[in-house]
Amino acid sequence: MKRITIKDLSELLNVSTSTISRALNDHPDISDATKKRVRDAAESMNYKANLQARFFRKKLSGLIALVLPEMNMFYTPSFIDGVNKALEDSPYSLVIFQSNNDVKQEKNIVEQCIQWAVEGVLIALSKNTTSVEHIQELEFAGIECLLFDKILSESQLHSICIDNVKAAEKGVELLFEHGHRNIVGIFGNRNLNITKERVMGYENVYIKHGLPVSYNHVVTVNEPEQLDFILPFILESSKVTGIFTMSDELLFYTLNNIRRMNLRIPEDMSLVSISDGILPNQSYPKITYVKDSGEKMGKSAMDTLIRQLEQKGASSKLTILSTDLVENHSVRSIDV
Amino acid sequence: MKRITIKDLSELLNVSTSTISRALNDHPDISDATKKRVRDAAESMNYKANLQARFFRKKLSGLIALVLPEMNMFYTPSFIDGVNKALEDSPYSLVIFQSNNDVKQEKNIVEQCIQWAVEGVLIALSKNTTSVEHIQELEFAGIECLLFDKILSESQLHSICIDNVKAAEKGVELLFEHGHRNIVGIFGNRNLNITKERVMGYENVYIKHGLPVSYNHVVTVNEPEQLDFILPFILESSKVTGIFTMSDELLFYTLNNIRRMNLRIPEDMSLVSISDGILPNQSYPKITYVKDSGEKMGKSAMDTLIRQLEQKGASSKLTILSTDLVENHSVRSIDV
DNA sequence: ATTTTCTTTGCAAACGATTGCGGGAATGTT
DNA sequence: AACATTCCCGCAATCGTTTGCAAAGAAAAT
Repeated sequence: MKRITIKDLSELLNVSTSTISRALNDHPDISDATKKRVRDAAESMNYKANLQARFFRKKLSGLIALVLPEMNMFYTPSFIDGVNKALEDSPYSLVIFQSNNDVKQEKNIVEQCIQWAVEGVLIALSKNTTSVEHIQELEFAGIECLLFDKILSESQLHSICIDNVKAAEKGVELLFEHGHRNIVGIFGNRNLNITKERVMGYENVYIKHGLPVSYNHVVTVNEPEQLDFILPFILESSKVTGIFTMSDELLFYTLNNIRRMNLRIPEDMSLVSISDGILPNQSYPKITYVKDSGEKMGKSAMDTLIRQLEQKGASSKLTILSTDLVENHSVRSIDV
Repeated sequence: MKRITIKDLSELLNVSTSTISRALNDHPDISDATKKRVRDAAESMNYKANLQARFFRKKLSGLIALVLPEMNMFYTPSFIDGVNKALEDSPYSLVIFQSNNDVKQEKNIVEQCIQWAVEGVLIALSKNTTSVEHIQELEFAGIECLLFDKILSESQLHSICIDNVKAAEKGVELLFEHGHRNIVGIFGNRNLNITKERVMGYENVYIKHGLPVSYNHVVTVNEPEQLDFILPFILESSKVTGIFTMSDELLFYTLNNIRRMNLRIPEDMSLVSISDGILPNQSYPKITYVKDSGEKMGKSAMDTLIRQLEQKGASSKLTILSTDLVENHSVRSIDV
């Protein structure tokens, strides 16, 4: 019931608490003989160090916070998986907060992070966050921050993301190579950097080929459910031969609408998406996609944050992850 | 840079640290006048309480651990969502650990929980966990535990789960009512309680109707990928008219196999699943399912754990959540 | 034999907050 | 005017661990 402390051990062995502490930490000042005595006693008494006390004394917390705006079924699980991998043999534990895309909650979380004296914060800003004062407050408190996914590029904060422009380019370019010219791009919330950049990638391909961008082919939705109303109209247009979706969630809704309208992939409609890969590989036929791996992102993000922690802010401000095209069977060739 | 402490405030205002502490905690011993002085000073100096020190002194940690065997795309996000909802206006923060279905890692996590002096642990045991010594070790350390999802019913530990038997019964019974008699049940790892109970539910329906259970209609797989090899044989059998899957993951793989074989739902094959509901509602046609809500489970679990914490273990050992049938369009009626 | 060096250990303060106890001043009661 | 209450506040210990410094004893060097 009562927890064994270093003091209990010291009384048992008739040595000071300092000796116990040093012995357990393998300090060179302590003789091998006493080290063994102490360790054996600790073992037999089932002593467990009190991390609270330890970290408190050391003015550390051993905590890294992960702040997410929401729990997304396609990205979050694999992302956390990656984060955990990076954390595996680190001395840090993971505290998770959820902002529900609410700026007020996000600020409240920042407050908690400061109070907890977390050592680092890995955060995807909420959709509605436009200013980064609260993040700077974190840095002012000596807490290392790293933004991912939803970053604000103008801000001078440490960030990590994939090369969104190139990722979109790769996907749309593939459709182009197969002869498609009427490609609908489906994107998320226009305010997000991630969206802007992927739209830019889409447009780049048209520009590169000297063709005009049809702006009614660029679809942006705030909520993916909106696709259930918009897509039927798009899919009815016989001109459109290919669709590019910028995320798994949008791909999910798009796929279901395609099925609802009894269209075949790729005969009636070609499809390419930026995706983690699970959904594309489990669909029939398998969907061609540009791999934006949640796990890779999670691992890289946590790895760089830990590196930041070890060499206080010495790392580069912006880390960009590359993506690869995974060709499956959702794109057909058409004559130009 | 340097953090403001209660001592800084006490020097600034020429009062003792005890007064500062009491003033900030609205202790009745302190006059309104000094309370105001202290609060104003704290505000202007941007003082933030050090939770580490506070909890350490109070012999508490303010931490609740969530231990998951893996990150599942269908269940985990909504579950964590629910957990966060329950945590929202509680004084606890959430620490997340992942056991990767490895007993050794699970024990290691338990160790960490003890060292951190977390106040409660919400845990889904790993697939390979058969003994609960390590959980008892937690309880012995005075930490409240609550098992969910993958529970061990024989153990005398606090647990929460849905009524698995009834949930399966509801699903299979619906197929029966619509005239189906050759129903294949698709289940997960046989060692898990959750599987055993759902299989039992499946069998109960046959028994109730005085029919024998065909054991080649009860399919159990350890990894859902195995379905890609097994399902083609099952789906070719013209006798089978209905499928019952016990989880979203299995439904996912089943759906894709049905599509691969160009079978129509429900004309060629009727389908019912236990599910959170996202996948069934986004498929075409919408799949009929027994709602096992991850969010509801997460919220209920964390709510009861917090209740346990407040009235030290006074709650009932086993909490069982009910489920509802959601009828969509994946079951056709056939003549008996 | 004296000094120096090295090895091994203990003393006590510190980290930041909380809290039981005691006491001085102000107020109230006869 | 003497006493009892009440109101505010400070002293000092405490939580469990780490760590700078001192020190005692043994070994080595002179």
